[in-house]
Amino acid sequence: MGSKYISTSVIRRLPRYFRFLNSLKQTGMIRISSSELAERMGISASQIRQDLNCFGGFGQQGYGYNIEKLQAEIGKILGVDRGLKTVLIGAGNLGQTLAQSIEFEKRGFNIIGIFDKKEALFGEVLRGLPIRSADDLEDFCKENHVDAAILCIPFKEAAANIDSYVKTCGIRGFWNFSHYNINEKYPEVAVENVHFNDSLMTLCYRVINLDKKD
Amino acid sequence: MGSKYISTSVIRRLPRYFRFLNSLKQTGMIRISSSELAERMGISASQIRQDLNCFGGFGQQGYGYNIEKLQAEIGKILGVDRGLKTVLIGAGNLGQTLAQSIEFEKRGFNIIGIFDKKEALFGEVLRGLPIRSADDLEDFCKENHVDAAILCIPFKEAAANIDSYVKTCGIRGFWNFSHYNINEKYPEVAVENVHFNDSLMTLCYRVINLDKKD
DNA sequence: TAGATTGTTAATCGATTAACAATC
DNA sequence: TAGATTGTTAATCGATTAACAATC
Repeated sequence: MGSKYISTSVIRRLPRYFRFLNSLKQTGMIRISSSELAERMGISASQIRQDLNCFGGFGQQGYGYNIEKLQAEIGKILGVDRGLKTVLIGAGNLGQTLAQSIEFEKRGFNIIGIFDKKEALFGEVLRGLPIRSADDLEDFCKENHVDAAILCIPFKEAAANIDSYVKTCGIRGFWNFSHYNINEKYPEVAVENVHFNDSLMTLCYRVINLDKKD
Repeated sequence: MGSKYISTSVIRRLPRYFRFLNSLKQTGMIRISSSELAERMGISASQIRQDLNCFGGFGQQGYGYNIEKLQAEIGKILGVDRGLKTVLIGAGNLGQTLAQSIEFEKRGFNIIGIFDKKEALFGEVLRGLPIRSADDLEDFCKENHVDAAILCIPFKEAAANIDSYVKTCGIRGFWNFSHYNINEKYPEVAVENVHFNDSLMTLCYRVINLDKKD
């Protein structure tokens, strides 16, 4: 099953469909056509049908798509109920904020351990979990199968520990806030980089070039 | 000046060039060829030369590019020293974390005001600035020209106040963490959306489909 | 059945890569 | 001058859009 290669462009649109379908569902709507969904999302109906047909025929000719069913299908494709076993590495400002404000369970992740190297934090409870010493991470990963990590540590920390994370801990997915380029050394793991700085600079460019928009 | 339209793909790569050139500069290197930079960044030399030539000829045949000069040029294009006057709207968990951990001045932004609607926060100092009442935002924007806003508020708050931000306050750029789709109603302003959930779901998909990577 | 809308193939558009003449 | 590498044009590739036959 599921052997066809799907382009990054398509995959990146899936969460957006998921989000729109969710809000439509909440309004009580039952069905929607690709053209109406396209209208609402500001994209083309062709694109929607092409995207969905990468994964199968979820619609019905003459009718459209059942909103609830379609959302469920996309959720299944994305794996939102997989509960991937995940550790948070780095419980500083950002790590704490993410731990507290994101509904990981609804996005396919299950946080099972939180680690930091700062002694003062050990034992503090976040999201119902105690902050542990980063020194215990390898042991923890040997005892618990860990799928993914949220990396809220500085560049240098990431660079120094990536071998341990990938090779010793066996972690295969990284939500990476560290700016360290993990895929350069380990192209085989899944990495989702979040570059706040890049995002900000892009915004700056756009603001100062608003005149040439569209 | 600067009238040519530049595609989003190109713009999004500029901060990355900026970042790489910065680290090269710090190693003491003086010059680099497009092919060596390409090698290091994992992209093609053609792409680098194409991208740079959207903005002008920054290199020299037979020599390559001067690292410091090129970085300065890209910084100028991105506007990293523009110091856009910016307000932070929403000083909860996320807002506070961003305020404390991001070097806005180095990315073209200058935070001049912080606002929240939660009374308990008023007067608290963040980044050397007092948290003010969201009720005072409009007045503040009339007294101070404000270019951009960092929106760390919930969807509903954003939906309820966007008219004020754009029309009354005259804000033209948004670093948007609210999930509210600003461009749908105001296509004329610059928006950089940060969707943590989408990013997470993409990662989940990738982890569970690692077998079909590459 | 007639109308609507999908699934899918073909056409277009844009972005990336390759090639090479210009030139330092 | 010869060698290297850019700037830029042409070729390729992939993604988006358009079209339409299939079918509910």
